[in-house]
Amino acid sequence: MSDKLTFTLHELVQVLDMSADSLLTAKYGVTGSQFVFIATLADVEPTDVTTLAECLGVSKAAVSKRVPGLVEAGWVTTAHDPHHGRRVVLAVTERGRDLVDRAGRDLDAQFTALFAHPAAEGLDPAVLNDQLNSLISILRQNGPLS
Amino acid sequence: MSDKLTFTLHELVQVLDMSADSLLTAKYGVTGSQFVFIATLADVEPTDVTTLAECLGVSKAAVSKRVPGLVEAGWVTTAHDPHHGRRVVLAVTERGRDLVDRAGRDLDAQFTALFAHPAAEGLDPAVLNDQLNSLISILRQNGPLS
DNA sequence: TCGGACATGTCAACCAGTTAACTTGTTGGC
DNA sequence: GCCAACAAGTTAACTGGTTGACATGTCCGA
Repeated sequence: MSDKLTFTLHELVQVLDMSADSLLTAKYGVTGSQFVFIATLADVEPTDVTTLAECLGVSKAAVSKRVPGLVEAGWVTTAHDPHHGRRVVLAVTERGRDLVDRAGRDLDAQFTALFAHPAAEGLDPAVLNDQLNSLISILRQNGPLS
Repeated sequence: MSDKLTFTLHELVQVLDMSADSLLTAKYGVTGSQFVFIATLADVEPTDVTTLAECLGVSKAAVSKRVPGLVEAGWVTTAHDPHHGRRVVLAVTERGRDLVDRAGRDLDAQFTALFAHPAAEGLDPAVLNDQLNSLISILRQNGPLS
């Protein structure tokens, strides 16, 4: 229960991630970061390593290294682009799409349930989202260093 | 500009961290994570590896591995507890305390300046902090998995 | 058409975290 | 007083991220 907003923000995302991670691990057999990878890919498939890396906000190398494991586990497929020798086309398997669908709904329900709690009285997720987005855009327009 | 609150939260802390990191690197010659380490230690010194690890929310091993580099860089000192052969007592150097003081004030000023921006109209950091702390406590009392 | 610039993916080396196993020191019950 | 249990720190093996160097493929302009 810090009084520093920056600390509170870090703490909240940590608790949020832990809670999502334990739900995903227990009920769906994937880690949180695997789920983010698969769900993000599902949103933009078919695509290549470079584009997915941008969507995930990580480097190409990071994506490149994680792909073999996810293919192995049956969540993702790779293919060669016939029109481009180097391009690797990534897609989600049927099982992966099903995971994203079911687990995504589950997470969403858990999350919106938070705001039904009496202690969240007067808290509107949409309003909060707008406020945080405002802060983000202020920070962004200030440049990396104001 | 996502409409998913969870995504927005992750985005905000990422932008926040980037901005703090570039300020710290440019003006003080430390990375963000080094600053967090030193500032946290400054808050509880003198202490040992185990306690600092708890304060930072990481494992003892993580702290143990980072200490030599910070000692080398002149931010931290180590000593042996005369009353306990294994215990390593960690403290911040004078230069470290000065860093925490000056950079801490700088970061704080930058952060509170955010809320002076016209786009942050009606946004009160204290209120926001309370709201986020409410969400944290709801999540915590729901247990790791509800 | 062909050569340079750019795009794409991978690799190596590194950093910072994890857990599990281990060494070493302290302490308390018998 | 001794031994078992515990506490403290380090190490090794792993994970997943980074940057920089590299090989290879595409494409455009002279």
